[in-house]
Amino acid sequence: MHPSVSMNKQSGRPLDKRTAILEATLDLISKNGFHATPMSMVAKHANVAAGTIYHYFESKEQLIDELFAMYREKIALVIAESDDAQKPYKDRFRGVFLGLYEYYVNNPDQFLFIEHYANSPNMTKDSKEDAFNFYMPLWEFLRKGIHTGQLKDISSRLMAWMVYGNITAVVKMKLSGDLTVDMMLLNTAVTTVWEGLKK
Amino acid sequence: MHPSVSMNKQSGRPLDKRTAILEATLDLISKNGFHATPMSMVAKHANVAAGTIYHYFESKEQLIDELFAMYREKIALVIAESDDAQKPYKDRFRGVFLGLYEYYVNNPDQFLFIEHYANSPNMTKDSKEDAFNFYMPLWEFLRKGIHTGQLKDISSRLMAWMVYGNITAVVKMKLSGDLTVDMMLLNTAVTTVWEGLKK
Amino acid sequence: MHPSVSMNKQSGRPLDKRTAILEATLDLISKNGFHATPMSMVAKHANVAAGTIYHYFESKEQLIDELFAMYREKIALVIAESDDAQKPYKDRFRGVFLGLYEYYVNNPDQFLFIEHYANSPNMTKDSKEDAFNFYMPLWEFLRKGIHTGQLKDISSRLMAWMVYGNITAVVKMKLSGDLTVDMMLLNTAVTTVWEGLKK
Amino acid sequence: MHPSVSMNKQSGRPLDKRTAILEATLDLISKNGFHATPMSMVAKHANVAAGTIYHYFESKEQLIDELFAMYREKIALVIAESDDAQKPYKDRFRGVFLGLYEYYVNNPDQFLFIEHYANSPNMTKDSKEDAFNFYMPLWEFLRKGIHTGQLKDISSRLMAWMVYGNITAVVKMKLSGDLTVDMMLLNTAVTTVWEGLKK
DNA sequence: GATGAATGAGCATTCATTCAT
DNA sequence: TATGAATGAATGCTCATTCAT
Repeated sequence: MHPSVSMNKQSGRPLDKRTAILEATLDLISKNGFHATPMSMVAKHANVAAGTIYHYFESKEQLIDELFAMYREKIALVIAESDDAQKPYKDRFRGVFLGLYEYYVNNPDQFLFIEHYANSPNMTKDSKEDAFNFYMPLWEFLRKGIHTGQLKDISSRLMAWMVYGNITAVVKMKLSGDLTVDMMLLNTAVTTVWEGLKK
Repeated sequence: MHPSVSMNKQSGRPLDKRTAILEATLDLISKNGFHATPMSMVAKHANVAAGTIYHYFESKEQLIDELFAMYREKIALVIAESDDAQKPYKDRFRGVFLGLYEYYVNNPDQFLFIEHYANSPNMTKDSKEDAFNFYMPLWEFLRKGIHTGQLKDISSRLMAWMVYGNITAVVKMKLSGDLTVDMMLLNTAVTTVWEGLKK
Repeated sequence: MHPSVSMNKQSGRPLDKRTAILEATLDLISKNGFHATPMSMVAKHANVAAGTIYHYFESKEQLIDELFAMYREKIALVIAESDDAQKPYKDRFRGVFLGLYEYYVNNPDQFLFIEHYANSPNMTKDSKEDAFNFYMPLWEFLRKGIHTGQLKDISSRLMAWMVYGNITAVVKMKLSGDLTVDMMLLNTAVTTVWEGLKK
Repeated sequence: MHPSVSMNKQSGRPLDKRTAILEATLDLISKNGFHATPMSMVAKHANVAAGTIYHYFESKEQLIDELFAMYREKIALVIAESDDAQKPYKDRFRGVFLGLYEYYVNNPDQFLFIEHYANSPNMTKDSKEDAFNFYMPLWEFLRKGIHTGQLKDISSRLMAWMVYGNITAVVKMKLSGDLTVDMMLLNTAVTTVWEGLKK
């Protein structure tokens, strides 16, 4: 439907305009939020004309939705890659928790964007389904733990919300500039959550 | 800071214009978010002229900040009232967790407003101090638990973020219309968190 | 709903902003057409800020519709005033024909605006009813002539379209700058139409 | 002026890109009007790229002007073909009137396009000459009638405007969906006009 | 010839804020 | 105090036109 994103291989800079627009949008929205990010600013940051954005995206809303969809998939990937099925479940849990944590801390733009998105009234009203899909991979992972008797037999839905709530808590703490968030504190966090959930 | 809100005692309706404006603002922002809530709409809902708002508040931003400050104090009160110092700490913990949960579920406007506020770029940039103060009462409560040896000796700051993250997880689940959130599930949630944090 | 149009009596210029906007709109649209008349230009001609227009009118479309409605009523008045019920029908017919002709020639803005409006796709699709009402007074006048046996017993609807078509034909000829349109030619035109329609 | 439209004889479909563009333009403008017909839409309907249009036409305006020129010639042809010089003038008049009527009713696209064009400010300003030429064939036909003493000795120009005004009146009535426009009503219309004009 | 991505001026409309009354 | 008309900068989006391929 649109040109593959990786055609221009000779530069490290945005591969094409579509990608440049997406990157500019992420950058600006994570810093300023939706409404403080006019399309003209996106255009300027992406080094394209304002109208160009509308070749690739129907509207501001659709641009943002697409960005969210990208990160939803990315997060699923992060979870999948953080989960080493060979290990005992406890270690897998630790891997997923820390994997998500690290991804967010290394990609604070994405984290902030997702938080903005999840709290925008648009989303809360119309695209609940998207939010649903967002938690899906984590949910599935936890369900496995419940079914195999490693985790308490409680609502997997609740568990997913809680685990995600705990991860974002640590991420927010870190991103807020708190220097005490080191490996030791992280281990404490994982252990704490695990002890609450384990059977 | 501003004239004390003189209560109109002969009617149960909005006490005065200032209060009416604050109430209308909460109502609209919790439903629509900041940017979908123009001042003209606030004026209409509060039954005052647009200009009147500017007698009581310097700007839209200041109005919103003041609303947040109100709820920060309110939340501190809720925590204080939910915490019965006579009981064993475990029960106090349960009381605070459920107290906050119930307050939010019964006042979804306030919950949604606070979530909007916490995720608005304004806040994340300028009024970190406010956010800090917001968690303060919960933080203090948890510190007591650590100092008296009831809770794990881990960063009280981390603990505050995590507990709050867990509470909002359950609230969000409930407000999203999930019918499985009943007393049993709540007990599970509290127990789960407690088991993670207890020494 | 809005201030009466004639409050400012001390100047011959636009009585208030609402009127100024309507007048500017008529002026510009009659010259340039709908789409070549941006709201910013209306604002400038009316000496108001762009936003002010939206205090008085919901949208460009509604502003134009209101203008049309005004002229529809005006035309009905012109017909009524041109029709002297004391005279024989033939003279009345002549009076209405020439009355409309003269009004249009003296108010070419209104004539051109109405022609633009009648040929805009909006109107042709949505507000057929408005068009219907527009011809109404002429239609009624002709029906009287048919019922009293002064005019041929043919479709009054057809007759209205035809008479109006003839009047606009002469108006267009005059407005196109044709200097041969004088009283003699007008008399010829009226007589010609009358001879076609009379019983 | 432009390369002769080379007919693609092996298919009944659009003869070449140039023709396809003209047809798409007619189709869209008659439905939506000039300004609601972007070039991109014309391109899509004509199954050509947007840029291609500019190989064949200098600008949107020129494309539209050319379309009008085509129909001007077409109308002249219709008049010529409807006029059987062997018959008495009265029958010829009837033939021309009904010929034009039928052509428009069978080609409403062209009728609506011409009406749009005639009321566009462009035309009213710049290409009066075109409008003039448009009425020419009808004018000439009526002049013959005047010179041979069949029609009143009045301004042939006025007569042309009036006859055309009457024809379009009936066409508009028909196209507006009025079911009473049948052969009888048409005969009435022709007779009515004829009786007004005949010597 | 043909393409369609890219441009950027232009448009209708919104909205926080001001100020004369 | 209170009003609400007025402001005008800012926004999302459109579209005729160009031009490298």
